[in-house]
Amino acid sequence: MSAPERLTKRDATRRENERVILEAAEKVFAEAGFGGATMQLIADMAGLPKANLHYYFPTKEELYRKVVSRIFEIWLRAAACFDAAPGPVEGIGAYVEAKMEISRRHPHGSKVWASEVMHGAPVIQDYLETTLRDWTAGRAAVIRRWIAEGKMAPVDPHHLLYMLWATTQHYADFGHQIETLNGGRPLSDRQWQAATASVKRIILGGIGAVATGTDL
Amino acid sequence: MSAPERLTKRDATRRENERVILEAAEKVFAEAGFGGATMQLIADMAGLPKANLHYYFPTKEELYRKVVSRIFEIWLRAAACFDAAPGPVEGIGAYVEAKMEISRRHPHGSKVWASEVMHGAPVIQDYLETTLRDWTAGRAAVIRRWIAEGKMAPVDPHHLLYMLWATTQHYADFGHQIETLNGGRPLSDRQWQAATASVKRIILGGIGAVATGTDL
DNA sequence: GTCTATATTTCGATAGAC
DNA sequence: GTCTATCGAAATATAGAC
Repeated sequence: MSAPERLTKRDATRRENERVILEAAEKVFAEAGFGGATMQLIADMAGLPKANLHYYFPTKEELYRKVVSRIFEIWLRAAACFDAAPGPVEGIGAYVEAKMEISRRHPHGSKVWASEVMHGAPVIQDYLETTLRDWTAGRAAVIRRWIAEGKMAPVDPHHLLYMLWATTQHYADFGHQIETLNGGRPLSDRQWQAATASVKRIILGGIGAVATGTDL
Repeated sequence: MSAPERLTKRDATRRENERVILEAAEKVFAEAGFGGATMQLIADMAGLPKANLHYYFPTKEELYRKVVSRIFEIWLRAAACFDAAPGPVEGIGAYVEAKMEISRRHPHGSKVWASEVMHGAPVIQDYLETTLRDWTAGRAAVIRRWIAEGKMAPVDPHHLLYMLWATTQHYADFGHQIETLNGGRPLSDRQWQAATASVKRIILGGIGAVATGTDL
């Protein structure tokens, strides 16, 4: 009887420790970069001895890879709304809203991803060449269909996707710069709404998106 | 007679060495981040012994600061076209073209800047609070004037500027991702032109820019 | 599973001959 | 000005007691 209980308890401890470590690692990797981050810093932020990190994640690289893949999963899930939508106003509009919300809730993860890609994606190159490439091709097909149906202007799907990624992630990756230009204060709820509305308005207007049922 | 000559020659050597070191440093800092970059790597790429780097740039931080400020100066110069323009079609159009050209010619510098800002701008915070803040306020005033003159839709100037920075710099900072999605090949001349045209078209269209004399 | 102490490597920086 | 050799600090990772 005690065996399964102890196993369960052990598993719960493991999961909780892994969660705490991953959260601390995400923050430290985002603030210092992979090279600037130290296991000691992450351990301190997680409130654990440094040796315990190596117990759960044998190397710094493995811990890092786990952090990078988490934000990627979150972004992929945010694209569900894209496919089900009847047209660009709903699909791209919802996608912008989802990505802006993620930039607000997970700024650290976004920065870690950006840093990883900027350094040539040494750890997640396989993701780029498989999952991301397939995902992009699928979304480009949807955009081409909308164009063919006359629901938006004939823009290059890839450049439109890059613009969507760039504008939404900018609010996370360059959050410090934006905060500085905002008088040193983080964007308020209203300002986040205004940012989201601006991005939606300019992009949807720029691609000549035509509402299918309701308006913008 | 020999004194001024030797001084001139010495100065020329110094300038050339500084140039070689800065170029190597820009590349290494972009590819590895500040923490991941090592003086040894930079020295190897510059073809000089490590000790010589410390002769020209006493510390790693000073060398890094010089690299970051260089891309900043380049971006500031690119904005000259913005002010002289009669309206958004010419001004913002020329600005996008200039920024895209810089993303193509100086991808390393753009990445170093992005990395610096993502890590909280520990080295160039003073630039953000003085030069960049003033520059942004000035450009926002121009945009508000164009709006008042009915030359474009009433969009938030700051969010428009963020979008301009995000989209243009994305082609440098996320160049590796774009290249991967392009079948592993760098963008061709034609593709860079298409990217620039896409960005111009969507943004100018999205803000309802009205041509003043010539058309788009 | 946890934590202290430490082995091993590597980096930034410098001394000192040339 | 240049370069070899090296110091001292700090990092990753592990050994081993508990």
